[in-house]
Amino acid sequence: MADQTPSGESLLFLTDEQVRKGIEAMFFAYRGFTADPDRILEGMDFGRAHHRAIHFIHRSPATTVSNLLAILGVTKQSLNRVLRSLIEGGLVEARVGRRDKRERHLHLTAAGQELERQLSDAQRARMRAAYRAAGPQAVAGFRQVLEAMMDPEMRKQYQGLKEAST
Amino acid sequence: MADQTPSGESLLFLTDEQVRKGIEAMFFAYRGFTADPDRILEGMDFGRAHHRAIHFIHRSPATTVSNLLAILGVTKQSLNRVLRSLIEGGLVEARVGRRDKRERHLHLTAAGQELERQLSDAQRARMRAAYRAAGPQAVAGFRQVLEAMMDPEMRKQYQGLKEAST
DNA sequence: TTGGAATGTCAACAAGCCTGACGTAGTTTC
DNA sequence: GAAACTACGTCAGGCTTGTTGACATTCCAA
Repeated sequence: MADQTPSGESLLFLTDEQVRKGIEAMFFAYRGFTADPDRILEGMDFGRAHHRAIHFIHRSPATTVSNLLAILGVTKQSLNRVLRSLIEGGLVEARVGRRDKRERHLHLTAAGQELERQLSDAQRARMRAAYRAAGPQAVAGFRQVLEAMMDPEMRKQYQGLKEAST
Repeated sequence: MADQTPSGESLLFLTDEQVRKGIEAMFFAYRGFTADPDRILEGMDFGRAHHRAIHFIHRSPATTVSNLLAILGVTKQSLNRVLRSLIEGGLVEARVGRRDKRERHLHLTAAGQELERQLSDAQRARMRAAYRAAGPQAVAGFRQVLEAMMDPEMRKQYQGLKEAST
C-alpha cells in the first residue's frame, strides 16, 4: 500500500487529484441536495429521517415496514420512532394486512401527500435547475456514475423502484 | 406509472418521474460514497465528522479553525469537539498563529497523513471504479450536475479549492 | 485604556442512529 | 393443536454529531 506513482489504475484517464475533486463535489452537492427539505421540515417536529420515510412510502404505497427497513438501511427501532411520530402527526396511516395480519401497509394520508408534494417540489426544483444548467447529456452521465457508485444491493433496490408499479 | 402531465417545467426535457429518479440515485449513491470510510473508521474512536475534518485539513494545510468552519458548515462548538479528539489522538496538530495569536493553524501529523491516505484510498477506489464503469463523458456530466446542485456559497468553496496552492 | 470584534473553548442538551432484550400477534409446520 | 418461525412494536441505554449559551483570549481601533 504505497505507490502513488501514476501506475496501474491511474493511467486510465483520471489523476488522483481529479478523483478527489469528484469526492468533494459529492460532499458539497449533497449538502445542497438536502438543504431545501431540511429548511421546510425545521420548525415542524420532523427531520430528514421523516422525509426519507415519506418519500419512499409515497413512491411505494402500501409498502410494509420491513420493506421500508431494507430500503432505508436503518434499524427497526430507529424507523419505528420515525413512523410512530408520522402516524401520530396524521401524515401516515398503517393498515393491517389483509392476507397477513402481521404486516402493516403504509400509506400517506391527505396531509402526508401534501407535505410530500411540498418537500419533493422543493427538491425537484433544485434538481431540475441543475439538470437544466448542465444539459441532457450531463444528466445521463450523472445518473450513470451515481448508479455505478452504489453498493450492489442498493443498486438492486434502486433499479427495483424503476417500475415499482405492478 | 402515473400521470406525468407535461405541464410547466416538465416541458424542458425531463418528467417529474425522471427527476425523482435522480433524487433517489443521489440518496443511494451517497450511502455507497460514505460506506468505505465509515467501515474503516468504525472501531477507531472516530466517525464521519472526523473524516471530513481530516480531508479538508489535508487539502488545505495550515488552514484555520474558522476557515474549516466555513467549509464544513457546522458550528464551531461541534467542530471543536472533533478537532479536540483528533489532536488528542495525535492525528492533528494545532499551531498558534504567528501573526495573529488567536488563530490556530491545523496540520496533519504523520499518523494523520497515514489515516488520511487510508481513507481516501478507499473512497477513491470506489470513485474510480464508478468512473471507469461510466466512462469519461459520463464523468464530465456527473461533475457538471453536482456543481450546479450546490448552493452558491458552497460552489465558491468548492471552486476555491481547485487551485488551493499559492 | 477601554471596549468591541474575532477566535476558540467548555458545558449541557437534542436529534437520530445504534445494539440488545423482550413482548405480542399471526403464520406455518409437523 | 403445540412448537417454531415471522413481522412488528417497545423499553432501556449508548454513541455520534449536531445545537445553544456562557466565557476566555487576543487583536485592534477609538
